[in-house]
Amino acid sequence: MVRPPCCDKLNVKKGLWTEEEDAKILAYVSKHGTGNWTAVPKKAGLRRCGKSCRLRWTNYLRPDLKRESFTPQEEELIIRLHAALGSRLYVLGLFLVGSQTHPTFCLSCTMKIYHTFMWSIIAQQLPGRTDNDVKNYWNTKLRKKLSEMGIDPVTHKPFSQVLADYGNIGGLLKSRTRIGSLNRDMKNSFMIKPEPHPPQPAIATEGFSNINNSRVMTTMASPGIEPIQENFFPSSNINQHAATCGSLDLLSQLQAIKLVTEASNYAGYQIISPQFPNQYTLSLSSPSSSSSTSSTCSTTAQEKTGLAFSWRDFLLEDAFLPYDHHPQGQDHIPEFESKDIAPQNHSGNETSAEHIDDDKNIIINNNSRVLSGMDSELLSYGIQASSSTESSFVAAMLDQENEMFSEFANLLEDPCY
DNA sequence: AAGCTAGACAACCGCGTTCCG
DNA sequence: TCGGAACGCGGTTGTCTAGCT
Repeated sequence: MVRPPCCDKLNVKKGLWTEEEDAKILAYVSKHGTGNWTAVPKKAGLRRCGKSCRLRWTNYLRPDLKRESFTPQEEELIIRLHAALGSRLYVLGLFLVGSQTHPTFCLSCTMKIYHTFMWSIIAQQLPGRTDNDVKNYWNTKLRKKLSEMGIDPVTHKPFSQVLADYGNIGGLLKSRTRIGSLNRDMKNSFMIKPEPHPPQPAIATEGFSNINNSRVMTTMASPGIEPIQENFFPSSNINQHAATCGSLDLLSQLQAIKLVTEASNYAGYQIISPQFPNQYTLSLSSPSSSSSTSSTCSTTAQEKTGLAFSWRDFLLEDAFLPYDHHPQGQDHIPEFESKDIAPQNHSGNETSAEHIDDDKNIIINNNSRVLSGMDSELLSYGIQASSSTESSFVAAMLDQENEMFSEFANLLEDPCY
């Protein structure tokens, strides 16, 4: 890798920052503002790489950062969003991949797109927290905590269920996939807590006799643990990928990103179990949803745990339920208009800094990776913040998933590789 | 008291994307 | 259109500290 010019100097200092260095950064930023970080070391009189200066400012010196510990509410939000981004969005990705109407995305494209945004999306929902904060907190605390609860932090399913999944997968998986990573968490769990896992909701093991390819694939490729994932989804530039894949233009990428971000908001509205529709409904405290922040977390759960939520909340049962476990009459497939997904322009010429989707009045800034107006977008894709629609959305995705895996062999032989 | 270990978190690294001349 | 520079991200490593033996 070629180092940036500001980092070329041999005498660039590394390691922990001193108060004196911090003061120089603060003085510089207060005078000149942020930006052009490569020039900062020279102008501020620092022997640091500009990249390090930016990182120091972003992760530590910014005045709006919180220094105190994560609150239980923040913890809850992180887990919920991680669950949403890590599992539900995967299902959404499968919807895109599996869509017969919009064969725009290969599996790797979809995975890469949303995996790229996970920590930053979560951090955006936590004022005063950086993605680095959230990531560290997840890796050091929450991940272990979930494991100790007998919950796989990758799939947010009970380990018993994950193990059963793999047992049923049998010889289907010829790739190394994610099993090694999952085992790491399971091993931690079992070593720390050899006694039986706490009782799981009945739903946790329901429907297991009905393992199908979709479940196999879902488990295999859930995001969250990366090194193994790389085996399955080789790191590659999306554009390069698209060049060989021949199916992912810029607009489609943006639309996929948009969908992913919308879905994170969607998850904020509704992360519920159809099994306990009242017990597990929770509205998150995102600014856009503040008008409807009535938490309907189970009072039963609160009585038991003394917290405003239950760990059982973080099991993502419904996303993996067999299709026929969803309530009847909720099998409506979201109406993804072809114009929303299908490539509009295969020339790849859309290089403007902002893409304005006139149909949706949404501005996608392709530099900052910030997407706005998501909440209002939910309805436009048929993703509605109502429990009934939520279930139908998942059901629809699963339906598409099943369709896709009827062509499972084709997916495994992804032409992108 | 010394050595070891695990946890917390700061910082670095490599890579992908975008900007801009 | 191209290539270098800049930026931003997630993953990983390094450092410090508290607790334990």
